[in-house]
Amino acid sequence: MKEQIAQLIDAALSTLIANGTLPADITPNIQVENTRDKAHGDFASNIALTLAKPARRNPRELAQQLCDALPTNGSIEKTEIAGPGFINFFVSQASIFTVLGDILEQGDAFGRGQANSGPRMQVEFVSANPTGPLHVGHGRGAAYGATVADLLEAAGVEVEREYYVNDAGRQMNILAASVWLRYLEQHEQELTFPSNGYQGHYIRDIAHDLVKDHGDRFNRPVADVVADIPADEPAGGDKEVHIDALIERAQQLLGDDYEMVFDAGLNSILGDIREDLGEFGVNYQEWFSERSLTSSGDVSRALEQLEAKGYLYEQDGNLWFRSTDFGDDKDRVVKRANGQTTYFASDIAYHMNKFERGFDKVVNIWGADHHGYIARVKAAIQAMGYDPEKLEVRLVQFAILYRGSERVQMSTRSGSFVTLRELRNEVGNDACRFFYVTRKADQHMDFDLELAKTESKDNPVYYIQYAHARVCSVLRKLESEGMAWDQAAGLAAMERLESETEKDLVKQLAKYPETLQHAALNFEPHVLANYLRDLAGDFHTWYNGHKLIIDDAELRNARLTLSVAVRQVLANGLKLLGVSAPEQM
RNA sequence: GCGCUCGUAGCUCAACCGGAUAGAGCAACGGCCUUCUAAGCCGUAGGUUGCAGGUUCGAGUCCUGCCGGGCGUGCCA
Repeated sequence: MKEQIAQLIDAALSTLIANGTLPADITPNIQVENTRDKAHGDFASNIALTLAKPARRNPRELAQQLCDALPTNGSIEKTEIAGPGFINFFVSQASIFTVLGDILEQGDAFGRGQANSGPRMQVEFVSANPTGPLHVGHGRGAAYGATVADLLEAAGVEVEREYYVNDAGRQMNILAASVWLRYLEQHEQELTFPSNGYQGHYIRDIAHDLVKDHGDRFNRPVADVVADIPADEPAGGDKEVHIDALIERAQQLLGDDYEMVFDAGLNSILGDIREDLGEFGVNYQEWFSERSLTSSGDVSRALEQLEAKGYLYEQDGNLWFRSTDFGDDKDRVVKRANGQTTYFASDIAYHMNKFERGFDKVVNIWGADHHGYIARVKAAIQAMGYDPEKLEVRLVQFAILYRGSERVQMSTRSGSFVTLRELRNEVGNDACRFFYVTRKADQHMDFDLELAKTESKDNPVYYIQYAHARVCSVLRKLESEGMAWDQAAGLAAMERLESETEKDLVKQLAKYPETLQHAALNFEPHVLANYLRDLAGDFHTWYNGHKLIIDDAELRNARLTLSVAVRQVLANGLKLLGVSAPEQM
C-alpha cells in the first residue's frame, strides 16, 4: 500500500514538472508514513514540505496541487491537506483487508523476502574464549546475534553464522596448565593451585575425564613441576610470572603430549558451549579456528601484505602497524620482539580471510568492552585495500541481573558468575530469548529474573504466546461444537468486520513485512519484539469485545479468518525471535 | 586528560530518513468473569525528552558547550 501511494505521488510530481509547476531539476525523496493519529487518515506524506523550499512555493498550496494531480486509484477514498502541508491518505476498507488473504495464502512465508535474493552477509557472534562456560553476558550476544541473523535471512539476505574460536594464545595455555594441575591432583599429588589459574569446577571434570581416558600418561612428579618456579602472588610473587613459568614447565615435561592436554580442555569446553547454544536455539554454519590462521599462513600473509604496502615499521625491536594513517589513535604492535605475533595480528588475518571469502557485508557482534578495537580493525581492513564500510560492528551492552529489586552480584574473580545454562534452567529459553532482544542492543539493560519467570500479563513473553494460544483454543472449541472454519467464506465476508478495533488489528497485521525489513536491515530485533507485543495487545482488545463462535456463519467465518491471520503473524514473528508459539497454555 | 557512547513518566523502555498532540508495560487508583482461557479487557493519573544555545517550515532525533552515568584508552587475551 505504501508502495502504491509512493507511485501515485511520483506520477503527480511528473505531471507538475511537465506542466511547469515544479522545476525539472528537483530530486524528490518520497516518504510515505503510517499515521500516528487516525484523524490523519491511514498514510501520510510530507512531500510538499520537503519540496516547498527548492520549488519556492507555499507547502500547503503545493500539497493541494499535488493532490489535484494524483491519478485516481480505487484504493484511495480521499486525500486531505493537513497541518503545515502534509497530505493524508484515506484508504478504502476493502483494500486494507486484502492483506488477510495474503497472510493466509503465504502462511509461514508471509513477511519474508525472497530467499537468498539479497546480498551475502556473514554474522559473527558470541565468539567467547573457550576457557569456561558461557555466562549471562554471552547470552545476550547469542540471542541478539542469532535473531539478527534470522531476521536478515528472512529479509532475503544469504547469511552465514560464524563463531570465532580463540583456540590460541596465553589464556588457552593457562587453561591447559590448569587442567594439567588438576589432573596431577587426581593422582593424589598435593600442590598449590595457581591463583591465576581457572578455578571453576569444570576444570576438575576435564581432568577427571583425562584420567579416565589416558590413565597416568600425563603424570609427573610434583617436585619436578614446581622446581624453581617463581612464587605465586599469595606467596609474595607475581601471579602472571608464576603461571607463565608453570605453562612453560608443562610444555617441557609433557613434550608432544602437551597438545593432548591442551586439546582435551579446548574440546571439552567448546563442546559444552556448542551444546549450550544449541539448546538455546543458536546454531552456526562455521566454527572458525584462530589457530588455523597461523597454520594456513594467513597471519604471515596478512602481515606481508601490510609490509608490501608500506604500513609496517620496526621500533624497539617490535613490528608496528601504522594504523594512525587510517584514523586510529595510535599505532599498534603486530609482532613482538620475541617473534610472537599479537592477538591483533590474528584479527587482521581473520578479517582478511573474511573478506577473501567474498561477503558483501561482514557483521561483527562484540561485547561493548571491545569498542576500542573497531578503529584499529577498520584501519587494517582499509590498509589491505578493502572497504571498511563493509564491516559492520554492533556492540552489545552487558545485562545486569536483578532478582526483583535486588541486583545479582557477579564477578569472574570470585567465580560467582551466573552461567547462561543456569539462567535458561531457571527462566526458560523462551523468556530468555525474548528478554535479551527486547531492548536495543547498545543499551544497558536490566534483566529481572522474577519478571521473566512470572506467568502473567506482566511478562510480555506470555502475553504474546497467550494471544497465539487463544486462537488455537477457539478453533478447538469450534471443532468441539461441531463447526468448522471456512476460510473462503471468511475472506468473502470481510466487509462484515466493520468495527474500529478490527480495522486497527488488520492495519497492524499489514505492518508486519515492513517491520521485519526494518528490524533486519537496522540490526534491531527489539523492533520486532515490540511489534509483536502491540499486535498481541490489539488482538486481546478485539477478542475481549467480540465473540467468535456465533450463529451468524458469515460473520463467524470472517472473524475466525482474522483470528487465524493474527495467529499466523504471531507465529512467524515468534519463530524469528527463537520463541515457541504454544497451542495451549 | 583524550576517545566512544548513553541521559525520555516513580521504574523498565519505545518513538520508522528531522514530521503533526512524545508512546507502551510495570507500579498507583477505579471498574469488567452464569458467556470461546481473567495468563485477558476498559478507564484515571503520570513529561520543561539532563541543562543552555544553534541550524529550519518543523528537533527527543542534527551541531556546539556544560552536567551526569557506562566503556575504552596495554608490547593482555
